[in-house]
Amino acid sequence: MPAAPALDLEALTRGLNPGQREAVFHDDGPALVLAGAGSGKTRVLTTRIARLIGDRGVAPHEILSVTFTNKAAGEMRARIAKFLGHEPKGMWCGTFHALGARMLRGVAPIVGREQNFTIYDEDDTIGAVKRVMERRKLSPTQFAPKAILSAISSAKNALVSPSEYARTARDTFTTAVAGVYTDLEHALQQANAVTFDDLLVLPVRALEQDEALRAHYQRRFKYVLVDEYQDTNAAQFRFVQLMGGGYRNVMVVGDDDQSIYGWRGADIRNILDFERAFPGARIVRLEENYRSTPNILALANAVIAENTERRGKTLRATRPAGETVTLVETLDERDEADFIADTITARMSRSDLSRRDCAVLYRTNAQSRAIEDSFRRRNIPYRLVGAVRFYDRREIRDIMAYLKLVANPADDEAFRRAVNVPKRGLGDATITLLVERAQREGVPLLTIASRIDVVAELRPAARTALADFVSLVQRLRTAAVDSAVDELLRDLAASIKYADHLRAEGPEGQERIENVRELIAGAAEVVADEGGEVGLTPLDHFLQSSTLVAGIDKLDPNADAVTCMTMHNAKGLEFPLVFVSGLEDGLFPLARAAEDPSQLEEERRLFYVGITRAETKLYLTCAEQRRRNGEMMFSMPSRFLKQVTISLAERQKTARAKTEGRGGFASIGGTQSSRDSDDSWGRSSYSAGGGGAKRPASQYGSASYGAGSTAFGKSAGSFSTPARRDRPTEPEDESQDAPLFAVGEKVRHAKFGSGTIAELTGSGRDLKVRIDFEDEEIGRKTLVLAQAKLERGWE
DNA sequence: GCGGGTAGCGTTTTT
DNA sequence: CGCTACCCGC
Repeated sequence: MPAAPALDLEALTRGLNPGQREAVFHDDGPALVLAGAGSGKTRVLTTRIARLIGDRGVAPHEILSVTFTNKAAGEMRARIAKFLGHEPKGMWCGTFHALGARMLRGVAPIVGREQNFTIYDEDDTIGAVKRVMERRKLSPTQFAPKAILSAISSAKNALVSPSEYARTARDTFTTAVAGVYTDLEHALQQANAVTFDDLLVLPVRALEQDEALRAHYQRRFKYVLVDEYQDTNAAQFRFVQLMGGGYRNVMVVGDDDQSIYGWRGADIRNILDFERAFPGARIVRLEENYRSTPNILALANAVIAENTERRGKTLRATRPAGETVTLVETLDERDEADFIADTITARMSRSDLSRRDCAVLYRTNAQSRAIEDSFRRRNIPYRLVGAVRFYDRREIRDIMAYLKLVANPADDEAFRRAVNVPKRGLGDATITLLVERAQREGVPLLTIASRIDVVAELRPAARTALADFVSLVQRLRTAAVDSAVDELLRDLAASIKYADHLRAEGPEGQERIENVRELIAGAAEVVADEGGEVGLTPLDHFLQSSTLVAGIDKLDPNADAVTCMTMHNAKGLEFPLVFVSGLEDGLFPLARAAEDPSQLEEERRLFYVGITRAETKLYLTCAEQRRRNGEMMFSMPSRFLKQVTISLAERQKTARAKTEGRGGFASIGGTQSSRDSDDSWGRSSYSAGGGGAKRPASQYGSASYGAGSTAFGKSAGSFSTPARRDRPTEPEDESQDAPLFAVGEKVRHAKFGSGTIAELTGSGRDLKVRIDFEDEEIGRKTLVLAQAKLERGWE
């Protein structure tokens, strides 16, 4: 046994509760730590690793630790380094995707790639799917490339191969998917590229196929630890099983109540059935919560108790009682946002609360707009997590396409993107020719673009432009060998006069220039960072990390700003003051999830995640009406609020909700409301002219609006109820003789033929009709009535 | 080949 | 409402 390095184990583990201690001091064999929200699991994981290295003499390179975000990985590494007094050099610590990429760099040939493979993000992959579909003569209108990709992605996450998929394909869609899936794999291999999903799938395949490789890793990793285990999918599970299959010292930490990635293939059974996969596993429960006040926890427990698919546990508070939770009814999204902004301002002025202590959480990214507007009006600094990724901006993608092509000349997606930036006069005709020749010869576009015989067929202008492009890329390739990434970027930007190009776009071009500057500055930092152990070039390393960063990874905890993000992004974080907003049926839970019990449970777990982010004070907010896709919608309070009884949360209404509101929210908490059905909804009429075509009341859930007794549970998703104000109607009186239509009516469209009106939405000039056309090629379409020129009565 | 104009569409959630 | 993906005219 190696000499134990200096580690003050006593100090390190002081104050741990019995459960935490059991997990930290667990030695060999599998273990499942069921760690409730705020139960100190991060401390358990880092302390355990520090103990393994510093006390048990385990070498850092014998440890594999999987985290949910890159940020968490960085923090874990830093904390361990602090405990030990030195870096845990050689320890593998990162997300499944980052670790998969790391491993793949070393074993790429086994799965038909070279070490410098490119990682395609979603947009790149959709591009590749479209290309494959073109070649297969599959119309993108018949099958949405996105839907095809999503089916392929699910298959990959479930470790279903193209041939297995093809075997089970039955209908036209799955048959199409099967074909695209097969071809896509070839296209990816040809481009020396992998998708996000491949970062999990290909390492698994390599480990399964190559016994020596498997033995190598199984011998190497004596200890495997996985955080946020409840969100692992089949491929990730298999990865853990393969990597930890030697010593079986696998410790997974998770909370089934916080499993919120089912839509991404995460399988809650991984945590529910852990003992079956790892017989003899020790189970440790951490139920003591150190984060939130008892008030907040009582609410969290009440909410999650509604779920049936769970192992079951109850968080126990350790903090003294605090403020009550507040449930606030607001008028609309703007009123809600104003309330949040004002509350933050007020609470900051009377306590030492700072902006970074506050978080606004929501279900969908679109909800951030109103919040941002309100914060901006009040000059409250805020930062958004997620939403539009920096690397998804057009100008960044353009530049990155060049870099990708420089790093991997076989990357045809990158070629297509870069070749005409800035505009060089190389359009469809040129590209089509190149693609055709490249396909015939089975070589990359960049290669074909420099072939004299091919180029000779082009117009002289195109010939010169293409030659310029090719020589630029070649020059950059040479430069990349020994220059830093930021230098390379500067060189590139100067060569294509990118700043001039952007400036020519007008005022927003300036912002884009700033973004490119930021990219270059960021690249300079990555250079300083060591490139990993597999001998990646700085460029490869930069490209990889830029593809794998998540919004949350860049969250600067020291910035003095309020944080706004989705509840998915909030996982693992905590804030003294938290707002969970948009608690309306149809939005949270989302309408489409409400139908399916298991999806509804996942939504509820998400609510639970939101609630348990709060340390000291929690506000829940909902709005009576909300603008969605530019259309005002009325809604019912979230069914999740049924469990939020008066004893669990005090009620509040904003001034505007009181004066302008309809009072339909009186029923929160399941209290009966004596209000009679307010028939202004049931009766509201829809027509282009504001005149009175009746629509069947049953077509909408709206009939139940305001009827307090049907406020919860059974009432259909009233979120989809288009709003119709009954008081002072907007002066949208278009032509009085605009045709009036009703749902169910048969109509005829000049181009699409005849069909049946399935739905009417909007009002006035925004009135839209959704029509099921008889021609199946056309199917269901939404048209703006004012423009559609429909004729009625075609039986 | 390019750029303006617009019809159509979309909102879950993300590595 | 805001974005994109096409269509069309130049």
